[in-house]
Amino acid sequence: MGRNRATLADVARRAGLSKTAASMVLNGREGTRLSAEAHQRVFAAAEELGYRPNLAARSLRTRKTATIAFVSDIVATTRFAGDLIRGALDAARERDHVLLITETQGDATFEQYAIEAVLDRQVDGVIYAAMATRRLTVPPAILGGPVVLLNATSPDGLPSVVPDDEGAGRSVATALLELGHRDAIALIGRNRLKEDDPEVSLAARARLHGIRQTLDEAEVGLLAECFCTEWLPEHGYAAMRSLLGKPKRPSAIICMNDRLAFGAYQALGEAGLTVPEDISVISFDDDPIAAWLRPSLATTALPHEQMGRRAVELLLDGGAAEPSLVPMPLRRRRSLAPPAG
Amino acid sequence: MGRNRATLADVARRAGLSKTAASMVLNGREGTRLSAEAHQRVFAAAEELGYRPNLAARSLRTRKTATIAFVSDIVATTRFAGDLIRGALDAARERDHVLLITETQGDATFEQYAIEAVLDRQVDGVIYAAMATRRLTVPPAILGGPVVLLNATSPDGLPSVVPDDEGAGRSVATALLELGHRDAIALIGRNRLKEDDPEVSLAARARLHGIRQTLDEAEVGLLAECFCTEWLPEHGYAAMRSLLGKPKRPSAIICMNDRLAFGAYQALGEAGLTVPEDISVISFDDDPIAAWLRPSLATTALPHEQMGRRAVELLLDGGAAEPSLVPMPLRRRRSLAPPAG
DNA sequence: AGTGGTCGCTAAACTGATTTAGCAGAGCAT
DNA sequence: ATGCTCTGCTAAATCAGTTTAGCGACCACT
Repeated sequence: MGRNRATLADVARRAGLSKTAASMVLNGREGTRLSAEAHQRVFAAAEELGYRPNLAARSLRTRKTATIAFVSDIVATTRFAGDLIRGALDAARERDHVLLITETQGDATFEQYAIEAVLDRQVDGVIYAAMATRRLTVPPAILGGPVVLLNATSPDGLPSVVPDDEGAGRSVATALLELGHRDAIALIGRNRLKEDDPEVSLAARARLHGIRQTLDEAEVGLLAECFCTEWLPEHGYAAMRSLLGKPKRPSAIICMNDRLAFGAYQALGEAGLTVPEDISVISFDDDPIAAWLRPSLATTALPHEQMGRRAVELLLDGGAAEPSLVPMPLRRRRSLAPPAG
Repeated sequence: MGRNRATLADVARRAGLSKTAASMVLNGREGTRLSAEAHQRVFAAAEELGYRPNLAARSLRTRKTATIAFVSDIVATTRFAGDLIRGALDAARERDHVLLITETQGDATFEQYAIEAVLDRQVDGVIYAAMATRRLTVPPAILGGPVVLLNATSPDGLPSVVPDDEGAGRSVATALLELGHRDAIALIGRNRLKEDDPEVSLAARARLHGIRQTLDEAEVGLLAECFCTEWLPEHGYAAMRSLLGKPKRPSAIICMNDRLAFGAYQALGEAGLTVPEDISVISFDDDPIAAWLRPSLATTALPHEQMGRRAVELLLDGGAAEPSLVPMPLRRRRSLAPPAG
């Protein structure tokens, strides 16, 4: 790769100056007393040779690589990973940095390997990302330098970036209250494991808390709460069917994520009910399917791109120690209407 | 990052030997005449100090970084990018390599920047990936070293990895023929732009060709072909409605991708028709929604993980010059049945 | 005439590895 | 005693940059 690249020595020679002079000019060092003419000659020589510094050589001396590691547990499983990475990539580019990406697959051996691999390459910092918002303990090896947790928090109080799931819970509940829904709101997606173990999920608890708090303030109670072992369409489908089997039909459904909502839609369709005329549906995540559903699904968006961006900013520009909460915007779509009758 | 790392000099000192000796021992060089005892001492010292070589320093000398660049047009837009990356990551790890990921967003300036950024970091090779299978011309800057095109081909005959869309077309058509569908198969998702411009898509043409070829061999013609300006659910929905408005109802539908199929499902549901009893549906991509639909959707899977893996293998291990076609496995699911009546 | 300061620039050290060239000592033959 | 080979190891060069320390020329001032 890059076989015949011109070196700084080549530039200096062509400019008739020393490497020192060339280096200083190209780095725009202040306080040097090199003549305007020397500047010209160096710039011209660099231009003519298409000179680009060898960053491996530079970083050997400066101990900076302009490279940051993005270590995540799982890259592919969820389609959100892409957005996280894209945001980070964007912010990194703006700061002339580049991302070294590795995946641990939740496996301790791989994690060890991944971390050594990036540290060996002298990265300037590490973004340690989780694909589901959760609490975790970071491997001690990366504590030797700057670290930012992305979509995760840690007991060590490291800088971290997480979505504001509680705020999203409030938005969702508020949206329904504003439409006039009161005593016939049902919730799909309760899950003890997710709610009680912060190492599994922080989102479930926060969303639930936001919803409850808002409803409580309005003195409204939930009509029903369905527990689901997972947050997949089939569970939403089953939950919705069980709700429809009960005497009082809900006027609105809150689903803990869009996949559950997708399943709920399927059950509603089979039952011959129309969204939103018969039942409103609202949920969380803003998965692409939310916009594809008929009618389109109102939801609160996980701001993954924002988060990835924020993580890089925190890492390189420094910033607040307390977890950085990124708001989850409400996407008002066609699945919402005032209660029937 | 990594402030107090032991250097080779530290190891040598502790072992009471020269840097040369330490280097040779640690690299397992053959033909050196260092004593068994010297080996022991070096290994012990390295172990005790937790020595890890500084790869920036090493690559300055060896011109190898054990790092490969993954340059893609768009990382986030499609959820397939993750799988491509994951496969590449996996294969890279097996070869002790690491991935530097950049995104061009289809913008020439960004692309220029991305390529310079990775070349400056002396990567050993470049994987140039496109998110939609298509033909493209690679920027000349990266031709100085090993390159593999991923999900793309180029006129220059560079090594490349693409899915076998034509084979997928044959699988899809064969699956329907085997079930007994003959003269009532309709196709949703014809698109001149995608079919005729290889720089937009190679998949559309290849899929269509595979389908036609198989049907022709069985002397079966398509009942109808619907053109769609895009391959999104809403277009599948519209196409399906138009098909249902015609006198002869199809017994099976082939959709050019799963999102179209999703839209088709919605139209079928509204029309009170059941899949697969009334109409079978089969498609391409194996998007996650395919498994979530009710009934689950038969489709041919884009083998993105395999492809990412293959690209790394081709880059590092060398291999065939002609495009490497990765098979698209057929996922037989509930949306298929023999024609009614 | 000597001293001090500024200007414009460079030699050489340094970063941490790999690699080439070669040295000291032992053993053996002549 | 000399020359030769083999063994076991090391000094120094090298990669391509950055950085420190300082040199010679010129000018001004006493």
